[in-house]
Amino acid sequence: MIKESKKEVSLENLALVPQLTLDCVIFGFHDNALKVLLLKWKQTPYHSLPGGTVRQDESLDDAAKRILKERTGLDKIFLRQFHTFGSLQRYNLERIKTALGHLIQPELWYERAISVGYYALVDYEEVFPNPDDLSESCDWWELKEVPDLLFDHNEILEKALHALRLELSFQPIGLNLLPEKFTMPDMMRMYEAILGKKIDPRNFQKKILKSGIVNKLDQVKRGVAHKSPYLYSFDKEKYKEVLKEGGLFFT
Amino acid sequence: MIKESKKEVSLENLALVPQLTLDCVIFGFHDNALKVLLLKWKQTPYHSLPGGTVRQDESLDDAAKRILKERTGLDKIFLRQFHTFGSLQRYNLERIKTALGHLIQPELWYERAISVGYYALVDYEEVFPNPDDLSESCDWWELKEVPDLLFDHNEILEKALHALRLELSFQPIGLNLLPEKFTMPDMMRMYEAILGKKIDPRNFQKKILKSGIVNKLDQVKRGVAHKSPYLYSFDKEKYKEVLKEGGLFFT
DNA sequence: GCAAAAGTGTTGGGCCTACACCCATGA
DNA sequence: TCATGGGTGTAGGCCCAACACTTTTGC
Repeated sequence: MIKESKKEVSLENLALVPQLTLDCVIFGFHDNALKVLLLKWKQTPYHSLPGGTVRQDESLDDAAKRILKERTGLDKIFLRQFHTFGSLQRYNLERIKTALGHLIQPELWYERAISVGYYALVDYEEVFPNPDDLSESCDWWELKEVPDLLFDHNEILEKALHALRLELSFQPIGLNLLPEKFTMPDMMRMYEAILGKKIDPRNFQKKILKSGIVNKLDQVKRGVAHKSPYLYSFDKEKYKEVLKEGGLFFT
Repeated sequence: MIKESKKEVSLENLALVPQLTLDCVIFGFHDNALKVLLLKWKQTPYHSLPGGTVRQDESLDDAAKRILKERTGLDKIFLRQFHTFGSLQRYNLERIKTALGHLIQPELWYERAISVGYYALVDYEEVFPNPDDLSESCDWWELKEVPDLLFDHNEILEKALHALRLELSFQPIGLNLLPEKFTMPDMMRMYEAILGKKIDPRNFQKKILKSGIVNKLDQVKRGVAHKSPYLYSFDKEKYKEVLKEGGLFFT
């Protein structure tokens, strides 16, 4: 959304695609809840989604990967382009200049910018959130507690969640949100968190096992209170197969 | 994909969003086949999808509507943004300059452009295809007969078809592709054309009637050979309801 | 021993698939 | 009258949703 940051131009001399930005909705799963990474702008009370610009010598997908890598430290993550936001009123220029004038020179803002939205699914445990130069923090937020965001980022988040739900409803997805080994209740709660509703544990287990996308391991998770749950891992071959054939529906 | 056409600048003095274009995949249904509108560039053997640039004072959606209106004459049509194409190799600049050098000054091409893809569903009978200034014709093509297109337009078409199939598989869609009154075999062949496979007519009819999205009219279609088929029309209220609740699956 | 979460089976109904013959019409 | 496409019903299986009690563990 900015024409060019002085730093970028002077230090790296990178040419950017003008008026085009990229915003990332990074989802993680922890404490039985779906969370999203938000940045807090330096010396302001304002939050927004991680985002950035697109360089002239990189594809959109590469730009998204770069931004993800910068914010999470992760390399190979599940990434989906879901929508491009191109209305005229994506942000109020005057309000933004006031809110962020101390960080970005007001004349560097375009009258409008088009933003390509990506969402990512990451393993919460493996992420080390990393703020960018203009942010003082980068933190996980529960969906329900997400505050008013700058620009049209609340709308972008909404649409990302909708796209995620849609994708989940006809494909397996969890592989990217869960650790290597996980329990059936873990997986079920992930589905519940994304779909926003309760699932019957017996029916869920039957459905997942029948699809064949997970293998039961000869281990249980120890050290947790109450009965020790069995551990599972994804059968990546079968998972890919089901992805292609679309054989796992949730509504 | 062009920086600015001389005509646009001189006649209308319109500011355009640089390096951003918009391509439309316009689907129609006729002769039991799904068709797509293609332009043929003047004095060349080359075809491509209808497309255009985005003005600084219009949203992406408005730009898509404008382009659709220009090519088809239609106002209120079903339009979906489905993907934004942003790889570096979307076209070979030298090849394009050679192919289209007589139409667009070579120095007006950007090194790269990002293109937002929309697809539209239109009533074939109501469309009057209208070439743009740089094209000598604008015609319907059967999907199977679509030739090699310029830029990455074959890929864009592929992806549009995929998005259309996906959408059709969990929502009713036909309303925008069929005329006001239509027969059940018409509708079934539309589904067959989009999904690319045969459907059982008894099961299809049961499913559609059960969903309630169509009303049987007290008329039959006369003047056709063989038994006169009943006419139906969409129940728009019920249709919207099913759209929201996602109650009509096809796989 | 007690509280909390994990694990597990059955039944009924609805939906989907597969399948074939008669009917109406225009030529 | 004939060729062609339109119109229609049933039966079987699969899948899904609903539903509750026992087991294991840490405390």
